[in-house]
Amino acid sequence: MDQQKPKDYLGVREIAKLAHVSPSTVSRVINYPERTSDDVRERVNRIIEEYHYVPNQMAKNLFSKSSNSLAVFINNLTNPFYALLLQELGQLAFQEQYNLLICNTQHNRNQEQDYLSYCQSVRTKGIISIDNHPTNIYGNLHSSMKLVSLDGKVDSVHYSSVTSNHYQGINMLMNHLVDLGHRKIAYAADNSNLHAGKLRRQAYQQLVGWHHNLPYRVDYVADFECSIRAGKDIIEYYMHLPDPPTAILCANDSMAIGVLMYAQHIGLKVPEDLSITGFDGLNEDFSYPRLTTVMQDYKKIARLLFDDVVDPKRADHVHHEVVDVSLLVGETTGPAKKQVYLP
Amino acid sequence: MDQQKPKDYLGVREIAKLAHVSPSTVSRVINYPERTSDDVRERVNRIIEEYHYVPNQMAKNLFSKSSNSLAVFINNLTNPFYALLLQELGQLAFQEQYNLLICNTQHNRNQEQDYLSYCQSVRTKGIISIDNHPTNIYGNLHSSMKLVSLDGKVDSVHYSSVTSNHYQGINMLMNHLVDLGHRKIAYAADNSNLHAGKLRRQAYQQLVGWHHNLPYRVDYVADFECSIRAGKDIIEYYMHLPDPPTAILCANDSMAIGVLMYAQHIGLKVPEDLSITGFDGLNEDFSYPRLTTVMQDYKKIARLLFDDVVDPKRADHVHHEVVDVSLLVGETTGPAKKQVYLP
DNA sequence: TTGAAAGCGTTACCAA
DNA sequence: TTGGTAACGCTTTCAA
Repeated sequence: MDQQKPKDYLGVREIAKLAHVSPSTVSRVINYPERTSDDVRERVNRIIEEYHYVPNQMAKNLFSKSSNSLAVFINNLTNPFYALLLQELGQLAFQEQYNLLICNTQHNRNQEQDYLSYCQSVRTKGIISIDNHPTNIYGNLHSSMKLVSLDGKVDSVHYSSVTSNHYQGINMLMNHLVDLGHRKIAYAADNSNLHAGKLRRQAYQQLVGWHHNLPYRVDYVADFECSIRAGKDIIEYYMHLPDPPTAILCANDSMAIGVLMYAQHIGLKVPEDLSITGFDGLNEDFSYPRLTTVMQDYKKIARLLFDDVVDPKRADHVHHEVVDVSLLVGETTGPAKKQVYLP
Repeated sequence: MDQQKPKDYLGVREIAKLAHVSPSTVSRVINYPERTSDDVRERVNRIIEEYHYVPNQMAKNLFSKSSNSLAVFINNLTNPFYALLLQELGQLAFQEQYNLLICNTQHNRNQEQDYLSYCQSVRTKGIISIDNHPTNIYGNLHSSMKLVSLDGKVDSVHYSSVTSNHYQGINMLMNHLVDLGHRKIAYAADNSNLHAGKLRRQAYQQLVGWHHNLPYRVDYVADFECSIRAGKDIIEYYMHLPDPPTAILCANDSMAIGVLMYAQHIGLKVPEDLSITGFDGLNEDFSYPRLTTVMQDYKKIARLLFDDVVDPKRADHVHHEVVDVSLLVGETTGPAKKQVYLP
């Protein structure tokens, strides 16, 4: 009936006609208002308001040869630490008028390749690759496109990297536990293929015998699902060892929460019977009792990643930054009082 | 020294010249290869490969008058349910070749307005507004731009909505608890201003006296922080009431996990001493012991939101969909055996 | 099957 | 201070 087909958007030309000026004047009113006379500016602005004129960004992009965008390649949005980081990156991008493309690769190479093509086709300024080894598919990027990796390889001459000091974090946790009298410290690794996880596990393995002179036990390192539910498996595995640990370092906060929950569920007192630590330090109000964990400086990490891509002072050279972490002593670690055995 | 300034990207014209054909032929090889002769197609493709030519999407966008994009307005990426939903929307967008703009508004009206302008300037197909009442700033959207709200108002004639059946979910939980013999069922509401939370609270209030004929108690509904740590406050509040509940409905899974953790921490047995339920049903492996909760059908929700914006069959009319939820009986609910009092 | 030319909406240059 | 014109890189129509 009265179905009016969606009218086209107005363009500078229409606005110009309505305001009785030329298109270039409309453009000038928008972009350089100080170079226009008061009455022309006022007239044009009134028309713009009245007709809700919104300049076409696609035309601007074409002209400027840039979509002013950054891409974040991320495997999994549901990892809480990365979600927080992404949020922070979004804020930086917003503040500096960049468009942030979220490329959720889901560990799928084809999808990654497709996203990459898209990024190239819109002349993205750069790619922030989160916990994802840039592989050969990144080989033919245009020279103007920067690449920076979080928690990935740190030795490339082709792209920059930012890495939390996982080694320092594990060391802080171990010092803390050793100071509390612990000698039997196990490490619950996560089996999801995250590189950050591998770095933490390596750190544990290097530190245990070498720095802290603790007995090295093969059975004190094992892989588990990266989830809260893994807590059961972790407790059952470690606490049924012939010589169970008095403390368990978990690869991340989720696993630590799981361990904490299951420990309490079966009647273990934390920290009296067992000390538990996490890694990530998402925010203060994450668990009860408060987890002893390592805080990653996500604001600094986001800033470095962002600048490595867009700040010309940084983006021109390849950097490999390591970001300090800090220990957050909570209520899940305490003196190693006694040895606890499960039946 | 040998600092070569970043060369420009190649265009159709350069490729055309290198392949000794015209620009239109290059375009045709890419978009309608069947309308080209074998040798021309082969020649052009070889050059494209060799020089890593990537067509400029910005020019395509300008020509097609569309950036083929959708926007998601979301308050907070760290809410795990919304993160999951966002991931699902990302997959749909990817599959159907849409570009998903993530507009993380952080409850900031100015930021929301800025994002909105951007969306208009790229002629976004539509906006998916997550738990966020579209306000008057959405008043002047171009008629071709769709708007759909998740868990927002459901009575607008201007935009569509999708809502989980929160009422049904709360009802299922209450039926389950009443069947187990519970009569004293409290509700821990969340004080973050989420509309989904308000709907759940309303449902509880309507159901308690009316449908289940339970004693109505003002002190059985209270607001708490939407976090795991709130568990302590929730337990301390409810379990110190003169007549404590035997079951606590929590507004979402995070709060329920917190209640579970704190209950176990102070020695309450779950579910023997206290039954606990959540809401969201993020995924199976979220807690130990497994939480009794309500699963929202995030895949269906994502599909509806997506189609309301892009599928012409749906997008042409305003829809208000309510999506069924399902009860997930876990291990945190059990018979109401005895009354527990805290000292 | 191929090529020439116009046009998408904007901005920038230069002339008035 | 203002307006005409060309250009951004692509696709598409139309003519060859």
